[in-house]
Amino acid sequence: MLIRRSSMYALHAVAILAARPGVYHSSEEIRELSGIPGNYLAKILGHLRRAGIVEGRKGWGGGFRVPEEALSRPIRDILDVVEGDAMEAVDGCLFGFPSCDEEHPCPLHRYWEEIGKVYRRMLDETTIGDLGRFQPRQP
Amino acid sequence: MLIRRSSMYALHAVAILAARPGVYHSSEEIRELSGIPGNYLAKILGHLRRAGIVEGRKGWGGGFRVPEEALSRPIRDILDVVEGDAMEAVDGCLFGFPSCDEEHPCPLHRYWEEIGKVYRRMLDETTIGDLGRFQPRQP
DNA sequence: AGATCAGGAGACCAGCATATCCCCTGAGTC
DNA sequence: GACTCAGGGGATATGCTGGTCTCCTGATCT
Repeated sequence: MLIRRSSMYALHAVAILAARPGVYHSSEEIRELSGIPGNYLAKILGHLRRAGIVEGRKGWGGGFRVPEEALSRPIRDILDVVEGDAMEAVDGCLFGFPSCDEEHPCPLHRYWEEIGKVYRRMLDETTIGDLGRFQPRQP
Repeated sequence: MLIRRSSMYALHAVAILAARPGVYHSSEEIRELSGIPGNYLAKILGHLRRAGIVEGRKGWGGGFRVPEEALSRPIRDILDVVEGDAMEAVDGCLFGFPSCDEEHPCPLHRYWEEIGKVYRRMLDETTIGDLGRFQPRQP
């Protein structure tokens, strides 16, 4: 898989929050909608909070929310939180050849380069707001 | 990473063998050319051998080789050995939404689909012979 | 036949990602 | 102020992947 399972979780959780920006959702609520294991989800949300992507509030009526201002951020920001650097998943030669470049491409270079481009576009063109607009609302 | 490190190793090792089809190379020789940890390499070559991609021979003058007939096989065969099913790395929704399809695409669906297509083409269009034609012969 | 070379096969180990548990803290309600 | 709700944070399992080690088997050379 190109991204970690944790990243899938992070994207999914933020998608749920972004469907109602500014509204607090308990992690329990997110767990029910997403099926992500509860305690692990809490940990991921904690990372997202420290990165400023979501906000947390304790106590009655609390939970997590994504503030309006965050809606325009690209989802690359989400992946960077979990993966460290999202793009490193896709750079470098598939063989590990240090000498592989445009002038001396390995047999997979063109394909891999193309995959990297689409991947980068996916991360940069898609915003958190876009995630919120899609709601499977799984029954 | 889209593929495992083991798959990188497998591709690299086969590339070295395919540069001189039919000729036996000791795993020690491959280790020197590739930098893959020796014992682990031996294990991977064993898997490739059981899958019929390379041939092994014991004793003096022995080693591994890729037979002429194997040169036309797609590299998908190599990845399938290590990954189980190479394409499963790239199918399914990035969110894990079971409901995500052409009619109800998630926000990343188009990108991910495109990546899958290029990936599939890479595996099917590239042959073991192609790998052999590229030799970095790192100094 | 005996030495040596090189693969074959299995147990074993380490690090990381995933997942779980428990206790603490702060914000509300009554 | 007492109670409860929900996040915060750290310690602790678990499983997989990558990597190491050891011993065995078969082929060739002398």
